[in-house]
Amino acid sequence: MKLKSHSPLDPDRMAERLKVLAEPKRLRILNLLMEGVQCNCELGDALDMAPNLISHHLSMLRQAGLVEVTRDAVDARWIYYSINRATLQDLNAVFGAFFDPARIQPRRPACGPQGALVRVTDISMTAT
Amino acid sequence: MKLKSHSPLDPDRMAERLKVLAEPKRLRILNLLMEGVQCNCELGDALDMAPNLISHHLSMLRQAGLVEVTRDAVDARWIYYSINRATLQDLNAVFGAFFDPARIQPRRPACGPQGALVRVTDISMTAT
DNA sequence: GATATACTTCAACCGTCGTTGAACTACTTC
DNA sequence: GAAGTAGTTCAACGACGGTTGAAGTATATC
Repeated sequence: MKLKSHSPLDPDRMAERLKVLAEPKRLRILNLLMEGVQCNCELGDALDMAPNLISHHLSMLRQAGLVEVTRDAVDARWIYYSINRATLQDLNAVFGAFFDPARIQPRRPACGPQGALVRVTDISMTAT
Repeated sequence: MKLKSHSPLDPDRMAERLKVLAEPKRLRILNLLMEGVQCNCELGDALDMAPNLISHHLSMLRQAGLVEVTRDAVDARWIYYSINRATLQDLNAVFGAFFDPARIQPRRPACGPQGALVRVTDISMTAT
């Protein structure tokens, strides 16, 4: 039994992680945070998005552990966001392991005539 | 202007790529294909999914360039699927570049009092 | 040609999720 | 304490996409 169900390489967990990232505006926010931008208002200006929408996406990134929250000690109304480097490293490692080309095994069919193969360019059956 | 809109690291393109992967059953299919399984029927048996559903997910993976199609030369009813190693390598490289922890820049706020920071554990304002 | 097989395409259903505007909370300043 | 600011939460809308069953296509066998 290849410990699979609770491994970080489990497809369900992997998909869960990827769903958070598979969103253009969240990626833009991550991009800006990596560049050092940090408050909600500046993110909103840079991305032309409403503050509540920024807030929503940030909360998802926070739930995923990708983003951390910090308050300003001088004026606590300001909240700063930053990338969680450890989570990012972990994500990178897990992704690299899952989609590692070295994992690709040679063809091992268990059904069909298993004869020679013919490359198909168009699946929609061009042959008339 | 940092060539951004058409770079492989463009958030929109990145999200597009990730959307295809952010799906548990597609990841399971990819997993099996990497292990060498190749025909629709065996995928269906292994994943307990209807053939048309397998077909649908495979077509998305194919559109993303991740999966290639091959017909059996002996009995052309059988269609075999395999991972496109080049696309997988490219994906891995692009992902690694986008989510590279080394990209994280130091804090560079353009608004707020920019005072000292206080770590916040719970955003829901625990202070009463 | 008729039947069977392997797979795809189509149409429809339905839950999920990004988006929006309004209300709410936390904090500071006057 | 009243007003203002930074940000969050709530409720509702609407579109995208995974799922399903039925119909369709390509190929092989009888």
